Amino acid sequence: MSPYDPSAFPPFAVTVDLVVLTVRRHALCALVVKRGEPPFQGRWALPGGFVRGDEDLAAAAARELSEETGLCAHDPGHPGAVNGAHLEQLATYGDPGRDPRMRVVSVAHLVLAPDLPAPRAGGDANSARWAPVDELLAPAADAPAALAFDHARILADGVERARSKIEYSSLATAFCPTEFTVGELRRVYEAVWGVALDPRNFHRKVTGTPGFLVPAGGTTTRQGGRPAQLFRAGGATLLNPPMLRPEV
Amino acid sequence: MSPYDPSAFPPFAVTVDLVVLTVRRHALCALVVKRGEPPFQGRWALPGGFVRGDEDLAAAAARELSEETGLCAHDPGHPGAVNGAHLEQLATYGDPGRDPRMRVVSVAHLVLAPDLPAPRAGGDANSARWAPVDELLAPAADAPAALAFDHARILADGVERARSKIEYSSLATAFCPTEFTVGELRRVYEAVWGVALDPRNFHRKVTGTPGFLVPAGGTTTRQGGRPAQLFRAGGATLLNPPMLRPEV
DNA sequence: CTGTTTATCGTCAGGCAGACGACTATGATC
DNA sequence: GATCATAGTCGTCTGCCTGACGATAAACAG
Repeated sequence: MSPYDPSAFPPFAVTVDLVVLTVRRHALCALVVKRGEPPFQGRWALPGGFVRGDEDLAAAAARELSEETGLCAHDPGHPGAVNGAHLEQLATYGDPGRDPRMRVVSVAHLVLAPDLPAPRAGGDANSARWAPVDELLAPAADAPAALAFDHARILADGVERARSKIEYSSLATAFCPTEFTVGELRRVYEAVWGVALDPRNFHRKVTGTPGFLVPAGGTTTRQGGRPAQLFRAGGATLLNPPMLRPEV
Repeated sequence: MSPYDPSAFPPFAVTVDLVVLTVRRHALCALVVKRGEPPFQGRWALPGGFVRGDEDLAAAAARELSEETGLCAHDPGHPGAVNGAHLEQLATYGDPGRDPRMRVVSVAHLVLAPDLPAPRAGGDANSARWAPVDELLAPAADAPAALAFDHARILADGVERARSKIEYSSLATAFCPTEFTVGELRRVYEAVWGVALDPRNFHRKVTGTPGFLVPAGGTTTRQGGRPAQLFRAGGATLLNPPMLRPEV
């Protein structure tokens, strides 16, 4: 099959790793699985796995996500799937030696999902859990053992991508269920950015940005207090003007 | 060496492809090389090549860049190199069948370079040239044969990345020589965005953004007209507030 | 009924961007 | 040398957006 001279290039293993983020109890959390085999046995790691021989990278990421969480990924490029999380390619990590066993190039993907029931452990993982990213990325010290491989760096890149992307896109709604209130959306921004936002200015801003939110017709009192209007994500994907992240 | 079961994963070839952009004669141009061998023999393609067995992805991209252009890439993560172009990872393309010969995963990189002398053909390329991206991406029709493989898509992604990134970062200076005028920087924005900008408002904006530009001390009359003050890129990498791309 | 919580509407001042006038300093042309 | 064309630089003005609040509304807990 291969007119290439096989000796002309070295063989690589290609994997996908997933940075799956959600907002739970006012904190940004990432999905991590406990490794069941060496290296890094017993340590937490990002979910992931090998890309199959006939499989697209995005398809491999969606498959791994489904195996780990049951989530149906929703690639913006293929707007077929509904009720799913947002999935996009993040970056590729191919440092020689990032896996002590052999040369592995990992294509990391970023998934933004609404709050889910407890994750189910799947595949080759002993167990899985949602962990606050602040803990996972805490500067060593008393931190509960850093992530395996270079996954701390991958997670940090994914978190940074999410933080910047909710500024100028409507992606924050990917953290919310289908119908949500302005307050719930504000708590997403607060959790992802780690800041407090003025509820009045936030309300004015998001309801005034065309295409960001469309009224869903009902109200809810999930959070206590005065009932809030329910919204759905509007068609707009890019916000103009963008949301402004407060300084420092 | 490999505790992995070799049959547990399929072997991949990993390459880097380069989207090298520059601004020439008021037009955004990309570096393309003519393929000397099948498939797509004689067609234009993005420069690139195999990643070596002991080589980091960014190092492979920098090596290919150097081989094709003699440029010294300047990865922001490794601010050692001077006088070099900006290099960053763009995205990874791994569709099965994107290369008819075998399974190839290509990690595309984006390079922003100042206007250069004619490129030198290197390595396995018969010739190389700067081509306006508008021509390369023109919707088929009378276009001079689209790029090989999925390189049109990669190029489009790279152009889009560049267009959005000069909004909120100081990356536009990577298209300029070490010392440049406000007018030259404005022409970069105009070429990349394909719009006309008001010289007065642009001047006020860039000179008023702290850390964007630092005076270099001289003046020049390269462009005719009144001599213009020379500037150097300031230390700032993120622009706050960002440059605003005009609507439509 | 009162206090607490959350949602929503208004007001006001400061800052920034777009539109554009005016002036300056070169080279080119007559 | 006068005039013109070209490019750069400084100002002004107006409208919009944002941040910092005050105020009111609608639920629940005691």
